[in-house]
Parts: sequence; structure tokens; C-alpha cells
Amino acid sequence: MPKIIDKKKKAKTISTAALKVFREMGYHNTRMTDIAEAASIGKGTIYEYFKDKADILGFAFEDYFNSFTDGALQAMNRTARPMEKLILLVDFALAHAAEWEDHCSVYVDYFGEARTEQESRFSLAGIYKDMKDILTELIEEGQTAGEIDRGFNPLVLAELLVSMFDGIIIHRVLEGQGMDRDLIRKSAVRLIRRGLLGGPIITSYND
Amino acid sequence: MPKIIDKKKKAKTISTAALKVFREMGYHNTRMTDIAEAASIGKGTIYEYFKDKADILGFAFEDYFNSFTDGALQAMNRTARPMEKLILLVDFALAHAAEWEDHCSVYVDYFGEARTEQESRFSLAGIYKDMKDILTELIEEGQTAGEIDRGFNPLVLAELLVSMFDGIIIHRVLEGQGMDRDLIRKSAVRLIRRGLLGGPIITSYND
Amino acid sequence: MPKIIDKKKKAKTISTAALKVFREMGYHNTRMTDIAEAASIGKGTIYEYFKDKADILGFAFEDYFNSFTDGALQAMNRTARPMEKLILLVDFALAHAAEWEDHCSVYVDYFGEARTEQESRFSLAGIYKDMKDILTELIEEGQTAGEIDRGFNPLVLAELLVSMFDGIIIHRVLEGQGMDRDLIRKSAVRLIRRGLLGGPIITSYND
Amino acid sequence: MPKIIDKKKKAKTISTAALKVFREMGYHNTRMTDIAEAASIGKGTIYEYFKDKADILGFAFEDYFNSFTDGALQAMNRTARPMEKLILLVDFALAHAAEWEDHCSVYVDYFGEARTEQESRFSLAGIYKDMKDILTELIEEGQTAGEIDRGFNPLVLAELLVSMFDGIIIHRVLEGQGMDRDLIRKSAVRLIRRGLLGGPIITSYND
DNA sequence: CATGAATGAGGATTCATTCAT
DNA sequence: TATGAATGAATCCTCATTCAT
Repeated sequence: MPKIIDKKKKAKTISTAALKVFREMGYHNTRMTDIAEAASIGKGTIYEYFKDKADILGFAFEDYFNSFTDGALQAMNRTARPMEKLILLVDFALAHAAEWEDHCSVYVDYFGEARTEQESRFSLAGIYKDMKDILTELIEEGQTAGEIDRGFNPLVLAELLVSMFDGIIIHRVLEGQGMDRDLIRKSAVRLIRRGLLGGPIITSYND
Repeated sequence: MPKIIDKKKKAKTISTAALKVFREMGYHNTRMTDIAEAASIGKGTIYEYFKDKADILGFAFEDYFNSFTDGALQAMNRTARPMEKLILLVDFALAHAAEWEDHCSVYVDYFGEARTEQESRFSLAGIYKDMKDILTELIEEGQTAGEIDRGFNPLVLAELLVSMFDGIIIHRVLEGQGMDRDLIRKSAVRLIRRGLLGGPIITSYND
Repeated sequence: MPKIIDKKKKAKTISTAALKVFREMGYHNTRMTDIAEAASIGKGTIYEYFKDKADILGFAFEDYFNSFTDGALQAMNRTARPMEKLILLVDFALAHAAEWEDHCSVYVDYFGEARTEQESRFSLAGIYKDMKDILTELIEEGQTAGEIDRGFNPLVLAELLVSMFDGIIIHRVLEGQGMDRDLIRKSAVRLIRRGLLGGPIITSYND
Repeated sequence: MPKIIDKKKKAKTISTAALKVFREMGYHNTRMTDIAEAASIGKGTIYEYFKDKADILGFAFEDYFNSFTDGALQAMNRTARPMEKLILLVDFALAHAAEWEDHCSVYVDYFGEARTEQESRFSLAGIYKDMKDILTELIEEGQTAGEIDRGFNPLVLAELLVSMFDGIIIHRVLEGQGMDRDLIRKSAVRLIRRGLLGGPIITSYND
């Protein structure tokens, strides 16, 4: 059984090294040789642990998504009030993105592959489905509890929040370096917290 | 007397055809032959109008960004009140995305190239700079006018809004098909409108 | 009939322009477009006057070889003494090379094609045959007249002289620019004149 | 434990096979596939050993020039008398050309590339510089020793001899097949030996 | 297990040549 | 006659993947 553990461990070492290269050169510009070099192994060895190049990318993001899901659930357990759960979720999501910088930088590439690949290797649809299900339920609870404006369609709002979150992640890649990560987080929380509260919207336009 | 050809026009025809293929197969999986076939021209003809594959992508997005910038400025001219300008902007941005579906579907690929390519062909940085400058100014005006909560850092909020917008665009590619575009738009506007208004935020957590 | 004269004239204009480009970029690196540009005509027009690219090269050298043959015969007519004929020939050959610099610079390319092409377009063999026939006869006369050492095999010496001449031409391309053309000519004549004179060769080696 | 390969050796095998093809079809008409077939390897394997097609040509001639330089120096060591050194040099040069027939046949192509290529891969200039330096010194010694006519400019004569030698090499490609190589060599040596000796040149022309 | 030499399918790109205008 | 837009055959080169060692 230790063999299997070792296998997993080495696979992770490789995919971590690969991710670093992906980040620097982009997934499509990275050659298997680059990955082998970065991982200080032979080119052929990669194929002992991965089916192909896409497999490495997929494997690398398994951890990312697992850690995200786990952390999200944990964060939500810290309070019983739906609105606060939501805020903690956002809070966690952004902290998580900061922790997994390499992955976030490659997120566009992963996204692109998810859109393109036939095989079910890239499972974004499923993951977002889960996230949105949780959010939808949370929002409905929040609306029942009177903490969230009933004017929002829970499904739509969930989609919006997920999109927003992904937008933030992807944007940090381009230029986020110069901006304090914490400021973004605070602004997002403030926007969401206040935006979701009930009360009339005074406006001369029809939305 | 040789055939006289509107070079600009034909280039656009080609890039439009190309974009359709990019959308279906992804930029990296598209072969020059696919583009030629889609445009009903010979493979070599492409190179009469474009330097290489990346050039087609770049050219296609020039129009996209120009039309966006033009439309955004127009939208803002429809009112004098900063807050409403902002709302009209969001409104327009999402309508624009609906109109330019092919481009939005390929946006991840463009994003990926922008991150990777050395040459200045992909100019996202500059475009976002402009967008954020406009937003920042708008937010500051809104704050002066008392329409936007002074608790927000204008720069950070601008970054947040741009990210949010891009997130929505990119997400529509994956699954937005099943969701009413207008609903997303309304939710976003509602969230922003209410979220930016002043007044105390009541919370038991520190953000 | 003036049409035909014009045709020839324009063909020459084109091939002259082409040769200039060949000289700068090498025959194989030159594109038909380059030639068209250099001749200030359309790409398609070239094919009104030439079958293909190789045809231009061939045509350009027709003149070169004709002018050489004509000049050589003329030079030889200036004296009756075989040895002096030979010297005048060498003299003329090098002067001719100076006059036809563009052609000489492209001579290696022509040589290469002559070696390679199946079609009889490149006729070096025939031209050298003529030159060597003339030289052989001349040498034999010289030997009969006692002006040239009888130790030389006339055919072999002819071959040697032709080779020598071509070697000088080709070498000017690489670095002859820095060396006085006239000095080379004088040295060659001196070497040949003295080298061909009879008398014993004193040596301790067997050649 | 992977296969261990003598990279240098295999590179030589490939370039030798390539040279044979170059000789038959000409450098420019040879496709990478032809080389691969001739070497009985896959097309891609070539690129494990060479940067590109030109690199193969360059590599092949390294050996050629090295062997020439080595042999030339050795030949000169066989005697102390400058004039005899010169003769031995000519002698060796022509014997060397006979030994390296494949290279000589491709020499025009190499020459053409040397004239054209930007990169310093083709170094004819440097090689000729060395050869001419040696010859120049030798000629000067010969003149001091009274073995070579002081009427010759050493630099110019060196250039002339090198040109002559290259002319002979290149010409063998076209038609030398039919002529006894040894006869050419003897004629050349006779011409040079006698041509360089001092004494008045009797002539009615001014050279 | 590990390796990297070998491979060839695959794709981008070039450019001589054609031909409609 | 002159042109240059259109073409696709031709070819170089890349690189994921295999497999003998």
C-alpha cells in the first residue's frame, strides 16, 4: 500500500511543478519536456503518472477544487445565519484564491480546456453546479429569514455570485499584483452585504 | 486591370468566419484549414490578410473592444447622474456581451493569449486601464454627489466591477445558455445599485 | 516586329533587375515578388516574359556567356602569336568579370542549378566545352610554336586554366571587394606567362 | 536506464548520409524526408542532432575544413624549403579534394549559403583568411630565399592560389569525372612551380 | 521504475504559378 | 498586355507519445 501513496505523492510533485511552468508560459506553450525539466525527472516518467498533458492539468485542479469545497463548507459551519454564511463564503473564496495563486493563474487555460475537451476530464460544470446549489439554498434561507432581499431570483443571484468570484480570480492574473488583495475582499463583501439587504430601490429607471 | 478588393472588408469576413470556428472548437484546436474552409477560401489566402493565426484573433477583438468603448461612452451620455451612468454602463456591458456572443465565447482564449504572448498584439492591459479609469472617476463623482457610499475605495471598486463584468461574460460561455440573460442583468444592476448606496452596514463580523 | 524587340527589351529589363536581387539575397532566397518589385512591375507580368524563376536566371546568363564568347574571340584576333593570344584571353576574361559583377556574384547559384536541374536550360557543360576546345587548340599551337612547354597535356592545361578562371570569379564574390582587381589580373598573367614557358624544371621532388 | 548514444557519432552518420543526398539532388532540392530516408531514421530524429537543414550542411563541412587544415600543416612539415612547401600544399589540397568527393560536389551549395546566410554558421571568410595568411607568409619566405619571383605581391598571389584551388574543386563537380585527377594535379604543380620562379618575363605586352 | 532516444502525425507557413479582370 | 488576388502543393519543423534498455 505504501507504493500507492508514493504514486500519489509523486504525481502531485509533478503536477505542482507543471503548474508552475503553466503559469509562466501558459498551458499551450508548455512542452512535456519543460514539465519534465521543472520536475527534475525524465520525460517518459511523466507518463507513468499521467495519461497525457491534459491529465496533469486536470489532476492539478482536483486538489484545488477539493480544497475549495472543503474550505467552503467549513467556513459556512462557523455561523448559523444565512447572510453571514454567504459573507464568510465570499471571504473564504478570496482567501483561497490568494493561497492557490499558481492555480488561479492557470485558471483561464483550465477554463478553455473545459469548454473544448470532449472527455469528461474537465468537470467545471459539475463543480459550479454544486457551488450554485449551495448558494441557491443559502439565498433562499436568507430570504426566508428576511436577511436577503426577496426581489432576487435565488438561482440567478447564485450564478451572479459565482461569476463575480471567478471574474475576480481571473483578473488577479493580469494585474491584480499591484492591488491589495484584502481591499478587493473588503469591497466585495461590502458590496454584497449591502446589495443583498432588503428595502426599496429608489430609481428613475426601470430595472 | 486587376481585381480590386476591399482588404479591410475581406479581413473582417475571414476573422468573423474564424471566430465562429474558434467558438466551436477552441482557438488552439482550430487549424488554419478549418478557418479557410469556414471562410470558403484557400488556406494561403488567409496569409494575404493576416500575419498568422494569432493575428486573426487579435484583429477580431479590435472591433469588439472598439464597439464596447464606443457604446459605453454613448450609454454614459444618456444621463448626468453618476450613479445612473454606472447602472447604464453595466446595462450596456451586458447587452453588448449578448450581441457579441462569438467573441465572448472565445474570450477565455483571448485572455490566455494576452497573458502569454510577448508581442503587444494582445492589449488587454491597456483596455482595462481605460475602463477602470472611467469607472474610478465615475465612482468619485458618485461619492461627491452622495450617491455612492464613501466607504468604497474608488480604484478598488472599479477593479471589482470590471472583474465582475468579465466573470459574467466568461461564465455565460459555460452554461449561461440555459439562463435568461436579462435576469442576470437585472440582478447585477439591483446588486450594484443597492450595494453602492450609503448608510450603515449592520454586521457582527469585522470586514 | 517592334513588338518582338520590345519583348526582348523588357525581358532584359526584368532579368537585370532580378539579377540585382539575386546578388543581394541569393537565388534561392529570392521570391518572385522581390523580382517584380525590383522591376517595378506586377508579379504576373514576369510570366509574360519567362516560363519560371529558373528561366530568368538562364536568360540572364545567356547574355553573359555570349558577351564572353564574343569578347574572347575578339581579344584573340588582336595577335597571331598563340602565347599572346592566351594572355590576351586571360586578360579579357578578368576584365569581363569586372564588367559583369552582378552575374559573377550569382555565378555560384547558376553553377548549382546547372549541376542540379534536369532540363537542359543550364548549359555550362556546352560552354566550357567550347572554351576548352579553343584553349586546347591554342595550347597546341603554342607548343608547336615552341612558346609553351611541351610537358603540358593540352586538354588538361585547358581544363586547369578554365577552372582557375572560374575560381577567381567566384572568389571575388566573397572578399574580392577589398583587393585591387588589376593586381589579381597582373599576377595571374605573370604566373601563366612564366609558368607556360619551356625550360627544365629543377626540383628534388617528382611531379 | 535509457539507451546511451554517442551523439557526435550519430550526428556524423546523419550528415554523411545527408551529404550523399545533397550531392545527388542538390542542397536546395533535398527535403528533410530524403535525408531521413537516406539515414534510415525518422524525420524527427534529425532534429535531435541538428537545429535545421543548414545546420547539417554546416556540420558536414566542419570536418572537411578541419581535415584540410590539419593535412595542410602536416604536408608543410615535410620540408623546410618554402617553395617545396607550397608545392606540397597544392599537392595535398588536390589529393584532399579527391578524398572528400561528396563534400566537393556540394561545395557550390555551401559557398552559396555562406554568401547568403546571416548567421555565422558558414565561416568561409575565416577559413580562407587562415589559408591566405599561411600562403602569404610562405610566399614571403620563398621570395626572401630567392625561390619565388619578387615581382609577385604575396597577398595577391595567395589570393590567386586559393581561388585557383577552389576553381579546380568546383570544376571537378561538373565534368572532372572524365579526366584523370592526377593529370590535373601535375599540371597545376608544373604551372605553379615554373610560374613562380624568378627571371625576366619576355613579352611585347605590358602587364 | 526510470529514462530519453526515436518517431511521425500534424500543422503552420511559404511561394511559384494561375487566371479573372 | 498587365496585374495582383487567390490558391494549394510542398515542406519545414514541433512535440506528444512510445518503447527498448
